[in-house]
Amino acid sequence: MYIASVILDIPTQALDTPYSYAVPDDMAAEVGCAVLVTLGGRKAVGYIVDMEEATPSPDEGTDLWGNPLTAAELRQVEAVLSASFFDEEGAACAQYIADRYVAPLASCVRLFTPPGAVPRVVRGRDGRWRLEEPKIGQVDDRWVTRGPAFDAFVPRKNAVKQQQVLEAVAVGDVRVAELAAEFGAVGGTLKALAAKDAVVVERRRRLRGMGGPLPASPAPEGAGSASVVATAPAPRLTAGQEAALAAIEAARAAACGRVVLVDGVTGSGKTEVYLQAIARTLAEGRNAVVLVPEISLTPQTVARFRGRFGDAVAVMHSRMSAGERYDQWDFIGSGAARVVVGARSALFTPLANVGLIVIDEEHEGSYKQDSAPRYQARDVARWMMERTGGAVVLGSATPSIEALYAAAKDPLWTQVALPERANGRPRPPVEVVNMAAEFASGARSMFSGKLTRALAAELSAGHKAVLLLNQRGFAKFLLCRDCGFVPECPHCATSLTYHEQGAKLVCHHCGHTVPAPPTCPECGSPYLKKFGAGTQRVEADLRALMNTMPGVGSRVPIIRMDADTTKAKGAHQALLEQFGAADAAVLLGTQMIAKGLDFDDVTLVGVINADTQLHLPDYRAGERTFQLIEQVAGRAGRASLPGRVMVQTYEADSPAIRAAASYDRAAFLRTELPKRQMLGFPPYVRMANVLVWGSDEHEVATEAELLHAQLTELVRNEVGDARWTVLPAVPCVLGKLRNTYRYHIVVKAPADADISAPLTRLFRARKANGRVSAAVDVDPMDLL
DNA sequence: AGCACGCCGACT
DNA sequence: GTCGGCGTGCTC
Repeated sequence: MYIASVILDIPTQALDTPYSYAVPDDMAAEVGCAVLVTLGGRKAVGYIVDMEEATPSPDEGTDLWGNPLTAAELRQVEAVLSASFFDEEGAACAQYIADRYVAPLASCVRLFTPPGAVPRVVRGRDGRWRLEEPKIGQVDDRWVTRGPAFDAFVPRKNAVKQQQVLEAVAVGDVRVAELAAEFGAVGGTLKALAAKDAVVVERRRRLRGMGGPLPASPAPEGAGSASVVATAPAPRLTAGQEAALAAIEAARAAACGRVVLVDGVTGSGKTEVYLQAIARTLAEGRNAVVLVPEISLTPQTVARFRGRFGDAVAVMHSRMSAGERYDQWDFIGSGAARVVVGARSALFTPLANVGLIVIDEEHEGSYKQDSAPRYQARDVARWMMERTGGAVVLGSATPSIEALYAAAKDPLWTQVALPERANGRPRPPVEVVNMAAEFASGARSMFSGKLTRALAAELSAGHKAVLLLNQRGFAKFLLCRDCGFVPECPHCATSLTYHEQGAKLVCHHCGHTVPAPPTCPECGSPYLKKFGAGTQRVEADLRALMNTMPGVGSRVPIIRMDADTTKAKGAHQALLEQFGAADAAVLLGTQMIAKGLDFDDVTLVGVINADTQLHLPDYRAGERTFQLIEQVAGRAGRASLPGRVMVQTYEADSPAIRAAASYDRAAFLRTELPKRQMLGFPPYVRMANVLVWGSDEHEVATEAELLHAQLTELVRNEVGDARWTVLPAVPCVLGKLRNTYRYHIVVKAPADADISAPLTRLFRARKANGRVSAAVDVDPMDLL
């Protein structure tokens, strides 16, 4: 008899310790299986995280009086609902994430299950508990292949359909559905052909998400198989790339979770380094995971890895359908996949024996999950590689300050630089255009004289330009010049953005839309001015400006790329293709154009207003601005043509902008690091952001005050370290979002402190408040 | 999260 | 005297 430790799939702090159930001897249960159990008077789904043989003196749980329960007294697992999704190591990882990020253990275990594949317990209309079958499952196709008598078989002269089918099968295996689409009903034909052994009809599992059918042969079993076919030869490496690869090899050889930070300028060939490091990992029989930010997970990215590792590459990200993810999950679980490329969730697939985790664009915010469990993929990857004796590679052209700091201080970290672009070209010069001076000299356009002249010169020469603007819509907001009224979102306490298209006011947080009022709703004044420029407005002005340029005119397209024009599926791709195909063109867009796009003939990159990030009330504002300029500058002059970069700003003296313009990261760090140290921000302290939210502002404020008092007492009495601080409970900068009021309390601890354990204790003991929710964000990306 | 057990007000 | 309000507390 075995005893299973089960985590119930009920994400509450109060229920997230394992419960013990007896496993009947004839039941095939193992760690990682979803099971059906009874809890109190109801049924629940849970996941087995541990299995132990029942012993005479078990410590698997205690009864009402504190006595250990024996196997005979335990309730039994009622049914096994799935195959195993994870092993003991996965269970340990879930526990680590729950502890470190003060998250419900059930939500951490769920990371390891493909969404939609696990049955749920629901109560039926008769009030009884019922198991709801998963909506997602495998899909089979019927395939037609040559039979043993294929070559010998000659159809009768008038058997047209048989002839057609045989011709199709002669080319290669085909799906019955395809034949039916082409030739109409083929059921009878196939039956006749199969009866004569001319063809064989068989069911084959469809693997969604592979971008093409898999080979018919069953996937080879186990790691180290010969399934990795190098379909594209590896190019020769530069000296810098060789050095980076050597550092990764050393980290892999140490097999203790070492981290290599590859600090490579845009176009320095980081991906080739990853590819070769992965190839060596695979050659040793170990497997690899590659994480990329959600937005750069394009078909091209995947093609790059498939081109090198063929069908051994699995893909996993949130934009895939549940069915595709389910199939990729099984494909990985079968052992046939050797490399998983995906967004942060790709850490939790059943890929065995991982020896290398590559995290590209390491500084990206999307590696931190913004709902529970709020984990940071970089840190989870490091924990995993420490446990399994692998290595982590972090790549970025603009490493995060945390990574740079760790690389400098932590002996387990190595930093390697790839300062040279692979094409040998210098990075484009960055020119800072002081918009305050432009304004003082009477210019009112959002395009400075310098940027206008540069645009005219490059476009008339048949080159391309990229312009970055951080504000979508037409104008940032409306303001009444008589009474100062600014229309705000009724649900979010932020100003509404004016959209020229349809003359609407739109909330960029919740999507709330109202027609723009013709006059001030407060005082009736007709003088409602549109303040600040969004992408729509800039597009209109730019169009007018370009139409007057000699040699440019209206035939040069402007491609606008923002959240509004990329809403439709595939729109992102279509716009980029349009830009790539044009001779001269301008790509005008928000943030999303700053990374990843590679066009050889872009010779001018302009940042319309570099200040928008700088004034965000967040401690990372300077770092973000510096990174944005460095990233966007990398888009210019990648091929034979030299590039140039123009940054328009009202704060030409800001250290972040000056340092970025001279590519001088050291200078930026010299001003930024002392500031962080003095004000008590990472990497000098660790932070936890305790969020409190609910629909009633007064209740939220009261609960936040209560939590603040409890946190203060916790720090004083239980931690007893004067270096810890609990900041007062205050409304968040985004104080109201989607009709929810938000308060927060920031807790700061020394950089080496375990900030989670005391918070976990408090949150486990805290009794749930039905109307006000609270959650902890450990190592938050921002404090908004 | 759900459901029991439990201790005080209005009903047959 | 019973039915039932939903306030704490437990669930392997």
